[in-house]
Amino acid sequence: MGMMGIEESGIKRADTLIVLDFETTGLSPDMGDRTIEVGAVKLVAGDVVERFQALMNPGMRISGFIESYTGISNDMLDSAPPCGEVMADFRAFIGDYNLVAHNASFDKRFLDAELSRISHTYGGAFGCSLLVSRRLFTAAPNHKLGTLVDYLNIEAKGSFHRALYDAEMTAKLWIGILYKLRRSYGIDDAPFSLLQKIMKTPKKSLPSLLARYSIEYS
DNA sequence: TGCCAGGCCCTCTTTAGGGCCTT
Repeated sequence: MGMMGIEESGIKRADTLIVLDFETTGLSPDMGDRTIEVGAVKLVAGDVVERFQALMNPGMRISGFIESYTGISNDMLDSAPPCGEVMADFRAFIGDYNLVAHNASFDKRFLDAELSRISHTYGGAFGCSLLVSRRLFTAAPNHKLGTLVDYLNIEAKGSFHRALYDAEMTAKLWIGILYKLRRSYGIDDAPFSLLQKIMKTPKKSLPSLLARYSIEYS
């Protein structure tokens, strides 16, 4: 999207989505790791219309690595509400909208684990900006969130590795993906279902998939 | 006590190994 902001990208009919990000005590909920912060934005027609951010107390001390990685300290979590309380509110926020995250398998595992602890479920499906970016931005130096934000010249003022900021950046990346589909393939306001297909399509088969959609949807 | 992930994707592949992403 060059120096263009998402407001000028012209995306108007995109699906309503929740773009989310978790900070956690580690990499694996199966190994006992918990969420310590959640951030999310609601995208309607490509615009952020609502935000959600909360720290939560995981009931354990976080490591020095996580403190320095996120900037979230044990002191900050001491006064935060417990995970279950925050996650119940977050469940209400996400409704049954479809969800997007960068490396969604990671955030999905934590969302599922935390909601399972409070006997909640959700109805949305996940889209992954990492899997799509690997297919569409093959010339990027790598596909870390920060690198892609820089690669697309997305305005970045804030701290990566905080949940709401990363969710905001992922939302801008998602809009950048929609813009790329329009600019390079003539696909206007690609539906979420197409992004899901792109996620799962082998790189080799992508040109024919996009060519077909270009004819059908534009 | 201390162990410490999982899924995708490429390739010197499929009877496997290793890098990339996420914290």
